[in-house]
Amino acid sequence: MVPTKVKNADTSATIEADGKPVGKVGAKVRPLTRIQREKQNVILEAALEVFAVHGFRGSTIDQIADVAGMSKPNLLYYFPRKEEIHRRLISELLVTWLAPLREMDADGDPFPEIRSYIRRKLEMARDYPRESRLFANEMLQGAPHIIEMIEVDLKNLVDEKAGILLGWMDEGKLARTDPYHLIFSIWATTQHYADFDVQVRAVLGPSRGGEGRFEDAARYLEQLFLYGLTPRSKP
Amino acid sequence: MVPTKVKNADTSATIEADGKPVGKVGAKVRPLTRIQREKQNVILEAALEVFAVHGFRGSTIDQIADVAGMSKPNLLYYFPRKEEIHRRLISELLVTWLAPLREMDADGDPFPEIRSYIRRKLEMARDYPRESRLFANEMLQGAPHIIEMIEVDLKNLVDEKAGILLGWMDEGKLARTDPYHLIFSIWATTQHYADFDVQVRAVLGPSRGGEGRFEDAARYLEQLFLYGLTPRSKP
DNA sequence: AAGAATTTTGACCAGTTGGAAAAATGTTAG
DNA sequence: CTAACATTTTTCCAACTGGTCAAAATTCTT
Repeated sequence: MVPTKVKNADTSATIEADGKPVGKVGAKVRPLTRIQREKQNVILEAALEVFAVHGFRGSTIDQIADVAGMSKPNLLYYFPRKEEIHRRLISELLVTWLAPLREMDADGDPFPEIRSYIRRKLEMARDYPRESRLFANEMLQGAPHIIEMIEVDLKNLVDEKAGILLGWMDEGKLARTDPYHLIFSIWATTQHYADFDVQVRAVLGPSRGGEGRFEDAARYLEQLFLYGLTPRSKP
Repeated sequence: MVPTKVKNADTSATIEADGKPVGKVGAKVRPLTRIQREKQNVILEAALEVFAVHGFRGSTIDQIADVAGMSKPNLLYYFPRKEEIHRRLISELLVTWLAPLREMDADGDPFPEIRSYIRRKLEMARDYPRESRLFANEMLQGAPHIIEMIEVDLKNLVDEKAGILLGWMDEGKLARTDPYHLIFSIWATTQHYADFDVQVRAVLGPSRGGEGRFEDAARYLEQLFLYGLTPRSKP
């Protein structure tokens, strides 16, 4: 049997995260087969698991293949290079990662908006900790793979939302303060529960370190962002 | 010349971070030579640089030796294994890392105490970002090398300080809230400026991303922790 | 059911990695 | 100055790494 040099495996590298094929003009682009779709997902899932913990350089294809339950050459049939897997994960990540911030609505009132933004971010830390860690790993390394997206897309989004916050401050609905650092503090406090999960659990101990910690965190953060730590007289 | 199986290189593994030799009983323990002290520091410095960015598995001895300006075998003469370097860095780290929290004084007033704790942590993020990233890397991996220290030393320290915070709350000097999550939020917001530095700079842009960002952060965080975001009428 | 295409496997390879051994060179206390 | 020790360099190695390739096995399509 003459191996047909696996045409579709090649195309896998030309399929963007949104699924739109963008091969060279004239290149015959077959749609992905069922197996290709399934296996690619299995691989991406496994890679997320591994990359999130060990970072790009600290992770091996063997490790990923192992978690994915297939052989290394088999994995390489779907993603011809390690970098390809990582790129796919990272570019998908940024989109979902910023979705909560996108939802912050200028027409809403500041406190409900900020409150639900914090909730959503906290839910993401709870439900997608691996994505959070993958992102953190990338940041620790100086964001080599996404620096331009950070500098353009992320910056634009934050500029826009900072504008909204400033508007609220002008209307007297929100304390006048630095909107950028405000956003940073929301990111930091929420992602902390994913990225530093071990520490959080260890410090809270078995009694308070269970799933309830996210509800406790939500309550605490709500108070912090609303009133800070100054004691208030009972209403 | 018969190589004397490099006794001192062996002892380097038996010197704890505090410099107290703790070799087996009866083992002749020579004091470190000038060169040993110097080179060990050069190596640790280089290793910090590399480990902070790529994590343990993602870093190679060659890389570290390169940054340290020596050959790999030469480096291995001082630290016979890669793990040894990492262990030294990590155990020194935890001590300095927790120093600011240790200083929080029950006899002081809550706001000055919390305020200067935040300042100190922010200064550490500014002046020792590599240490912060090394720590973050370790956390992301599930703290494999320091889990017991986290579970014992760190937990005890935090328990103690949480007790102090609770005391202040009982006295009505501090808003009643969760003292553990309060401490987490200080860690998160301050370390963010070291660990996510690229992101912070990129989002702030060239105009506001300079050194002034730490002063801005300090001002913002002070307000956040004091009053939150609720607008106050002018005094 | 057969032929074509896709998927999986096993053997392999060149470069890198952590580390060992020994020889060559420096340093220093007496 | 020199013997004893400390340091550095050179050479080497086995395991691991990312990746290739052809053959075998499986799945589709008609």
